[in-house]
Amino acid sequence: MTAIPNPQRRSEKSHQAILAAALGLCAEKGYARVTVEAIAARAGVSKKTIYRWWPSKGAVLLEAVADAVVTHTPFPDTGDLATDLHTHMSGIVKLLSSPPLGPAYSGILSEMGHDDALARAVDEELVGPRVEAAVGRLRSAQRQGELRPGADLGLAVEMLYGPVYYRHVLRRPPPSSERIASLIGHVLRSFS
Amino acid sequence: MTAIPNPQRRSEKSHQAILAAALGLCAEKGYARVTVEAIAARAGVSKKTIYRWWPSKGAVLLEAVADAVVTHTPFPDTGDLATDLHTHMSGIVKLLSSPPLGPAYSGILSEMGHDDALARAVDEELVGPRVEAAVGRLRSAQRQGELRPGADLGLAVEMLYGPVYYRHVLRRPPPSSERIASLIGHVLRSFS
Amino acid sequence: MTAIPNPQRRSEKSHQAILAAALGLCAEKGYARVTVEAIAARAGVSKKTIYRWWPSKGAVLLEAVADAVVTHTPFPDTGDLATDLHTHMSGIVKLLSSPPLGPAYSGILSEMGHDDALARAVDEELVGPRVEAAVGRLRSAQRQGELRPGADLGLAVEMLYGPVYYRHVLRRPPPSSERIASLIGHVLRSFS
Amino acid sequence: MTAIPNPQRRSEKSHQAILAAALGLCAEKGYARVTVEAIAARAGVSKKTIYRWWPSKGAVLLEAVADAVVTHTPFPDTGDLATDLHTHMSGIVKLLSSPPLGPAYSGILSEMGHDDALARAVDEELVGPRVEAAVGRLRSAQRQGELRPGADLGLAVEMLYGPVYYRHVLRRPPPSSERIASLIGHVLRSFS
DNA sequence: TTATAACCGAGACGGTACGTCCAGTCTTGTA
DNA sequence: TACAAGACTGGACGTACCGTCTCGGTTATAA
Repeated sequence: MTAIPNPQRRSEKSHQAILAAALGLCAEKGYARVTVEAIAARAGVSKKTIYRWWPSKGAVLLEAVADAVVTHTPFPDTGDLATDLHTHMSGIVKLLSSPPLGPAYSGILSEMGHDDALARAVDEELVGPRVEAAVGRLRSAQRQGELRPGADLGLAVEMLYGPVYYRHVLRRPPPSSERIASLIGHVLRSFS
Repeated sequence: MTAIPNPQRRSEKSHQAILAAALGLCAEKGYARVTVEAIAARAGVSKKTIYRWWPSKGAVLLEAVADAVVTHTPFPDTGDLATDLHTHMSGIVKLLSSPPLGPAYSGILSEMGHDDALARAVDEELVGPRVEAAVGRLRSAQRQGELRPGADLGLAVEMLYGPVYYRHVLRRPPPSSERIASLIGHVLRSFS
Repeated sequence: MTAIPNPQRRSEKSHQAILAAALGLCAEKGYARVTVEAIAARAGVSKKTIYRWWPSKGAVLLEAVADAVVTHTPFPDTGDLATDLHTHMSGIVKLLSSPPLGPAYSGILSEMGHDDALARAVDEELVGPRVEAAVGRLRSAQRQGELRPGADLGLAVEMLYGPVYYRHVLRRPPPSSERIASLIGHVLRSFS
Repeated sequence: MTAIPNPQRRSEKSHQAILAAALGLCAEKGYARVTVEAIAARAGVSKKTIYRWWPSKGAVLLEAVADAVVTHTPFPDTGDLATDLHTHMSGIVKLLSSPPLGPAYSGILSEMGHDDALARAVDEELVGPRVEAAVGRLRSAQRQGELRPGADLGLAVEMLYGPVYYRHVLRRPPPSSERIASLIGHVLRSFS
């Protein structure tokens, strides 16, 4: 039986120090060379304290990254769909390609491959909500006749995000603003 | 001074045993739990021999996977572009979702995130050629008027591959045959 | 910066298990074939734990042997110098020629040749005190007129121990009780 | 069946290069850090060639050292026993304490502890003859009445050599010329 | 206002794997 | 067939982290 710690008594100071240390190490040495040992040392914290609150180093970085991701990938609704999509996707691209959040997020994506719990967490806390927001934005455009009724909006979202992640996992240069615009143009055309 | 071993004197028996052991272990335990130590033990080979010929476990699996990838993702030219694309992309999807090659390839993609040499090797030996083949196929279609002149075929390829890799890295279920067909339909429509 | 571990938190169970395993292996396989790896395995201990508390396998065996050496080479003062010396030297000879302590001690002597720290430790913890005890015993005899005033007692001790170590390093049979007695006789005669 | 190589076809050039390389490495890095690998590399010789002609690195160094030892520890017979002994023993002390032969000889002595064949070889080729020469010299002195008839000359030799080896194995400073003289004085007194 | 339970730092522990080194054997091609 | 060159299996090295587990010491509710 794993005793569940009481979150109310959690030391907020340690909490923040751990997140900061994790992000800092990730920026300096790259995700793969971040270790729980090093995070603990830099944060002036016991390893036990890390393991008490997170299941893995990926989870630590996920929390460290999560808020930043949300604030960096806003999804406005200005009424102009193409512009809104461009704003959002540019945020994603920028996030994926700039330290310290970029490498951290990359590492998390990698770790999902052999950590189911992490994969689930990412899906629930990060990707899912973003996808739903995107689908929502497309649906509102659909209602206004900008997109064909009956169009598979989930597929549309994947066609938008897909090429970005594709370039990312294959370590190709991130798409330029123009390329993003062109991508959006093609997708919207094929769905309208 | 890194002494370069003489490839002519390489033991082909050990070579093959290592590749087989690596693939086998990957299928059984998953990429993350494959270790150089275990590969050496199963192949009846000394660790030194592995380190002599490959820089990392990822490189071993890359070689083990490379040929199979090529044979599993053929790119036919039957004259029917949509069908040819479907054949090719189904191959990719199947590869990514079936052992032993699937997990191995997944692991390699992950490892690219923190191993530049591996990333380069994958690009040169696996992805690059496949992308070029795809672009070539699209170009021939373009010449025959199936695709708009001046269309950015590189973007088209990314729009095809992108959603597949997207689902893969986010660990969503691989796209069904119908979804692949739908995706191809949208892309071709937007480029014609 | 070599972090110094806290001796208070040392696991006495592991400590003893390591010493026992080291002595056992030494008796079974001979000093040269004792490895840190094997000690760790037999003691059910991690290698790190050994390296945390000892700098080398020689140091482990030194500790394992040290107490035993002291108890096996007593230096009585019965009033009869020749007898006391015989008691003491017989102990040394017996120690050097009987497992498990004999081979262990031999190995340590060998290793001193290429391990300065070990050499120092042996001198301080084992040989030095024994030599001083011997010198002390001789001095008390000197005071009682058994040995010539002004005699170089250090040389006397070396003349006693020397032939024993000589036979040992050259792997000659250990001196018999009679030979020891004869040796003592000669030395005492030359110093009285 | 281990094919016995034909000594007539042996390459004298390689033979000498190996001995020279072995001694050189021993002087530079110390016995313990000499490896067959390094000897082969420096001598421009294949490891196989070394293993063909010698059973161990100790044997190589033994051969490299043997001649030198004989020439450095002459045993003259000038008629003055004490002087002759002093000449001989000073040679031994000097040999044990000066590179490159000193460390090499030390190493060989160490290795005897876990290499029976080497121990036998040292005894037969190096120590035995020297001891016999010493006994011979003492016997001639005995005949001339300098030593007591019936004295155990073997013991006498051990009492001379012993303290020297004692200091050596315990890594104490080598005895000074005066100390050697004093030692010889005591031994001769006790045997006359 | 204690006391008592928790979290906390520190870090030792059993382990697994790392990447390196060398031993000693085996193979290939040259002289 | 002796040799140089060097690839091979095997095994130990000493290190780095893993995740678990005490230890005292400090807090912060609940008696």
